[in-house]
Amino acid sequence: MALAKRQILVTSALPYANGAIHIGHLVGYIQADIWVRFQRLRGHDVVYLCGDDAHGTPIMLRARQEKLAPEQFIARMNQEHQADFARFDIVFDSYYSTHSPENRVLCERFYERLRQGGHIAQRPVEQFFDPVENIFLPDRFIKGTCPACGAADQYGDSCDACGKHYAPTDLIDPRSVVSGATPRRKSSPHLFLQLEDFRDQLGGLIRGGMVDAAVANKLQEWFGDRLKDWDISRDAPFFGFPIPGQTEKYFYNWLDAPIGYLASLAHYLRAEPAEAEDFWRAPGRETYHFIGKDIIYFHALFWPAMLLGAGLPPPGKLCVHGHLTINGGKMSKSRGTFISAEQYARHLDPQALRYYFATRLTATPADIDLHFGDFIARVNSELVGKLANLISRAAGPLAKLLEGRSGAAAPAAGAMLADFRTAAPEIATDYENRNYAGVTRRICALADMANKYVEEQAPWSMVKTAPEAARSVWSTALECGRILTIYLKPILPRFAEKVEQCLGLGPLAWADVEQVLSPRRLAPFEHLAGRIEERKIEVMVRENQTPVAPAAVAGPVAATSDRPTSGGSWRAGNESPKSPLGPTGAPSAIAQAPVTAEPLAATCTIEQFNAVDLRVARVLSAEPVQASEKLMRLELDLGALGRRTVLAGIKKAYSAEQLVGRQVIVCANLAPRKMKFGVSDGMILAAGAGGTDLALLSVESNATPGQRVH
RNA sequence: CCGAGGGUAGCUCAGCGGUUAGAGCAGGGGACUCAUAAUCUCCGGGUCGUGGGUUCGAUUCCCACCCCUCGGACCA
Repeated sequence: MALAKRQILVTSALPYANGAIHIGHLVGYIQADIWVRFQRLRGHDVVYLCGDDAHGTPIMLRARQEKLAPEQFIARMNQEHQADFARFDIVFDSYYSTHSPENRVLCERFYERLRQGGHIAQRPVEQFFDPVENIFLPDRFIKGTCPACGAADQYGDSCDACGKHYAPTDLIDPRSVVSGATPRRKSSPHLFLQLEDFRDQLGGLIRGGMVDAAVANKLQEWFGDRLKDWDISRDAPFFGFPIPGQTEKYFYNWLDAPIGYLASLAHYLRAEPAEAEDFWRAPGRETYHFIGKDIIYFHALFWPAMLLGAGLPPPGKLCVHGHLTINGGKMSKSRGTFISAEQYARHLDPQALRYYFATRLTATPADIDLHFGDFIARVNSELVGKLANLISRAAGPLAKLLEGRSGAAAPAAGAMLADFRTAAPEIATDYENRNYAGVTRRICALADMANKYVEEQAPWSMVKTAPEAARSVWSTALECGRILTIYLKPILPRFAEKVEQCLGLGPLAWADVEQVLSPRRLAPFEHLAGRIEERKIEVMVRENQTPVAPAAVAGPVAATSDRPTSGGSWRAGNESPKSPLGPTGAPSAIAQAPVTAEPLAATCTIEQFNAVDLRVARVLSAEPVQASEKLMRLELDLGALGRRTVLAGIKKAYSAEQLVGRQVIVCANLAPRKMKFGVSDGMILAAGAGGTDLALLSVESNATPGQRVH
């Protein structure tokens, strides 16, 4: 084939070096790895780069917590990340780090050119400063009282109680999460990249195919207004690179992260950073960034602006993938579905995950679901039952019954083999467009044909009287298997390796589809892919199920605690409890397990208990709060105590009709709470995880509104 | 509330202006035994969210509505 050889540069997003790789991360890496392997199989030149995003305050603090120097900490994370990727056959040409000499030089070069181009502005920023730790605090490291509704213990960016957004400087009674000290407001000059300078160019890129339509659409959200300046500086102490010409200033790690792609390239080339830039801008070079939808902003706006400002070509294409859900829900620690790469690999076959992700991946940024029941079904029936079995049922009998020699394919099977070969361009197009779901569908359809062929020929019968005819049937099946192996090779490199070995072939390339498998002696056949046992998933999930933190008290449905708790049990309540295997999975022990095993709270005295004044109340009226997804506005009759308005997070579990007239238990002496939709004066009690899983407390009909509960 | 994406068989998903709407799994009946209890075959099963419209013709295009998911921040 006379395909022009493409020069392709592929990157995967740099994982942040403060945590382990989990199977959600793997979606994007497996997607990119498959694409890279496909391009190489076609004979193109690909350089595949990645590395750790190793800078920033969270890493600095985390290292300190572990009593390590940041450099030691990130070195360890780097090792762990590389080991995790290797387990899943994700192979980079260079896995580097943003904390590298090359990256420092590159950041300085970028910055200098941006500055000289007049794209950097300087102005003061007032932020909170922790006087004990002597650090400026990111918004998430500050808590305080919401200036809008008075809710306590809210983060520095927005209030979970009323939803109001504000600056951390607006908080009442702010505290540092790091030291607990009261932060001071402190002004400091910051450096900004003026994104608006690049508006026209960025708009052109977005409309010009750098991203797919769905992503371009999403970008309009930000692009509609004027583009805001981007603060690229952070104050000392900060784990990162100092900004030249400034004192006590560091590059924000989202500036050095994408530049890290070039640093990783320099590392791969074992060359000076300038040479990496030359490589990047070489004519005909195609660059592809594989990223998750959560970091579109950086890669579609900041990064191209940085490149343009530094005189380098913008990225060719951003390949955006969605996030992973498990059994239709978010990964959840309490449900045991927050699974690390290492944990998965310890219990299950990585190539099964590669295959399953492939069956679900398309070019859209839609989330993909790892549905355990479907996962088992797809892998066992398609990967094992159809694909591996096809080769096994051909190689096995040839070895056992026919001296381990394959022969020529059956002439009568010519039409089928032609179908196998003519599928190549369509499969290649699907690969090229990242439509791996299409790839696996086509491959399975071909495998069905081959299995059907073998079935109809029944070589096991003819082997008794016409062994050469049987040999040609099995050899035909083997040829089918060989071609399918080529098609599958980007997804299943180990599978392909074993087939190559059995057939005594060198590494198969895409062009080998057109070759013919000549008669040969077969090497011993190796098991290609194992079935997934449901039990192993159960064990993995159970091992992974951590007890819910005591903080995650989901019991009382309080107007004042209408927010997800740290343990995640509240969110878990948004779905009815179901088997980890999902509806199509067989019932399992876990399905019956309680949603959470909530630890007993600390012992309290009778005095402490008496401090809580619980009363019987009758619901006079109930009205769902329109603009809220959870809140219901209740008018309560507390007898002699009069009427109360309570906002309760029970909208998903109860309708207004179900509530009116009903008697409930209310905490009557709870401090009134101002919320976005009014003041809530008390809280009603219920059991359950939250969301739709709620059971209101009620009393026998002989209780009277206003009576105290003792 | 605003924006985006989606609602297609019991489940997970393809398809998309045009012949009787598909796949895998699940369910039911057969066949076969070479193969990792795999494979093959037949059957059942969908008013393609609801209501309008455009059209010779709509699941596929347009409008409205309902439901689900995700985003909406100076984190960037």
